[in-house]
Amino acid sequence: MPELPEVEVTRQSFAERIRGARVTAVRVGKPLRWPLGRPPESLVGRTVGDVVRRGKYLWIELDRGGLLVHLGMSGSLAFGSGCGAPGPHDHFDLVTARGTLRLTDPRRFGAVVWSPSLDAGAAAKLLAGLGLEPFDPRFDGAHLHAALRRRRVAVKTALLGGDIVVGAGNIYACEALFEAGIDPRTRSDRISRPRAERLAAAVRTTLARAVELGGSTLRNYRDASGAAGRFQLQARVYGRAGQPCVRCDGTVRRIVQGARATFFCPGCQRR
DNA sequence: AAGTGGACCTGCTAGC
DNA sequence: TGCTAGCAGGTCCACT
Repeated sequence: MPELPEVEVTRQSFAERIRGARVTAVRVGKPLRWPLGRPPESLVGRTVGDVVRRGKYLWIELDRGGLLVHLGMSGSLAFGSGCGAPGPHDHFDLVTARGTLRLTDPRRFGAVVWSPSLDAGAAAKLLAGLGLEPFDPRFDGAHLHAALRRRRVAVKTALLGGDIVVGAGNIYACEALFEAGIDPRTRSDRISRPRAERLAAAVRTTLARAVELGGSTLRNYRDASGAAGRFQLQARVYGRAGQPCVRCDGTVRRIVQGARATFFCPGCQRR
């Protein structure tokens, strides 16, 4: 589920509320994608600081070290005082004096990993190799063009890779390519500079718009206050195979690229 | 080295 | 109604 917008909206929905809270207990459920790791001292008694996002990861800073959280495909966080007994898909609770932060993740592709800092240990290892943030001023048409020129994979696959720019997953990669009018099958190294400019802009505006709309809720995504996203209601191509294109008189098509579904309009997205 | 395909795990839906 | 195959928002790893 969670691409950059869902992770960012989740962050915004609890960062202010949890800041300054003292950890009173930690509960770990079923194993997740990566082991939690063992902090040198218990997390109990530490104070929560800022919550920051890097790509699709959240870093929950504690007064010493912190927790790196990933929501995988089906994860969501909830923060509040009304959390009852953990259900079968609730795999991590950070209990604080102000409420419990709970990770729910049916498929368990998500993770909570302890790290001494964002720039060292487990976190640094997981974040190594991530591309630029889409809202970083350094991510522009020139940067995207230069990076794409070094690849021969389809441009959609290159966007999903996350080593050029982070945050666009399957939904938003499809949507951004539609906005830019680029066929997702186009080889990366055939994307001209002007088209790279358009694509970089489309990635930024698509992700920004999704954040404004609270992300996409396809199945079970909720922010940490329980609110669903609304972007999926305005998706132009994602999940719309067989339906009319919103821009031309063509029909949205579904193909498979790298074992992932791709949605696009052959009429207005060109190679 | 870059590109490709499989693995991880569970739940839901469409189709028979 | 009940079963099954197929599909799902991500990422790592092994292999070519």
